[in-house]
Amino acid sequence: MKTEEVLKTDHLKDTKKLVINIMLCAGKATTMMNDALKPFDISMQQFNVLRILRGQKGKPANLSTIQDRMVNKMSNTTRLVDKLIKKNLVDRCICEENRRKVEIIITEDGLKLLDILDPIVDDLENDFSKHITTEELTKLNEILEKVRN
Amino acid sequence: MKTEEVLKTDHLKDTKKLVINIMLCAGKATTMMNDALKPFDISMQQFNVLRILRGQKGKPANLSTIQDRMVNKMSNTTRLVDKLIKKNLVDRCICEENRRKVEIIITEDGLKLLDILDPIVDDLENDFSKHITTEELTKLNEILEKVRN
DNA sequence: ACAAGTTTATTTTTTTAACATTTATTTAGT
DNA sequence: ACTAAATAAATGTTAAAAAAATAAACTTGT
Repeated sequence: MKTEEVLKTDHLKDTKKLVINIMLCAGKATTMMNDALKPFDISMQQFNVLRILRGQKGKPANLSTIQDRMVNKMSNTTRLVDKLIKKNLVDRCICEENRRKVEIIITEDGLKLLDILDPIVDDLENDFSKHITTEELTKLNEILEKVRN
Repeated sequence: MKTEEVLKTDHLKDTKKLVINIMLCAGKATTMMNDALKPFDISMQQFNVLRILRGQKGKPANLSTIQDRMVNKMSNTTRLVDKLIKKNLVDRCICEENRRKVEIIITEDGLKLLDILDPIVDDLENDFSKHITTEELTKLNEILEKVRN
């Protein structure tokens, strides 16, 4: 469906259309993700944190590192991590060198959950791109990176 | 900055990269929008509703129409509209033909506010595309429309 | 006419986000 | 060594969003 049809308007300037298109696509991806993750009782952001922690390969991460790397930076990573701790997916302890810091590490349960989720999310991501060719996909990423700058 | 750098990872599959790129771009646009609208004490979604109502050109819209056309469908349009009413930007009355329906219409104040916001939002939208060429912009919209399908 | 089902909107509840404040620890300056 | 500033995270409060439940008005088949 054309962007104009979605918004039931006659003509849209390209720059305006881009913002709307991005929003609509992001909305679609978010919905797909949340739907896929819901049966596992985990939010997109919680999933994001788990993946960041796995990326640490055993090394613990502190809160500000997690915040830095999150796709959607949010203002209360403490509580997000709290929820993951409650589900026993991550562990937290204070860092001995700098006791202001807190060390967060993914648990075995967390890793196991990610193993289950990985193929599901992969499928979903492939699905998201299913209407475009590989050339278009490459081009899209290239241009989007410029937009982000 | 490359997507890999943002996420501090070594390699990302293109389909995964696309989802992340879209999210990051949408996050950027959202931040820009909210920042621009904040001085006017209005949220992006409220602004979206106002524009939908202006697009009605005098005809009233009911809640489900608004919901259909919103860029980010959300589950409590009633309350969103309530807030706009409180600010005297829209009016609401029950529809005489079908009393389940509610008719929502933008007020003079609402239209005036949009007149002020239009150039601000236009500038912001141009800004959003400033790192890409017009050809890239066209291409981007074209491919994104396919992604949305 | 009226019960059964549908649509439309509201209300309520739960979850999540935003913002400001507070506590604890470390660093740097004197 | 002592104080001020800076940093890291936690907490508290308020507001917003999402989800689920409820209510009211209409439609249809009998």
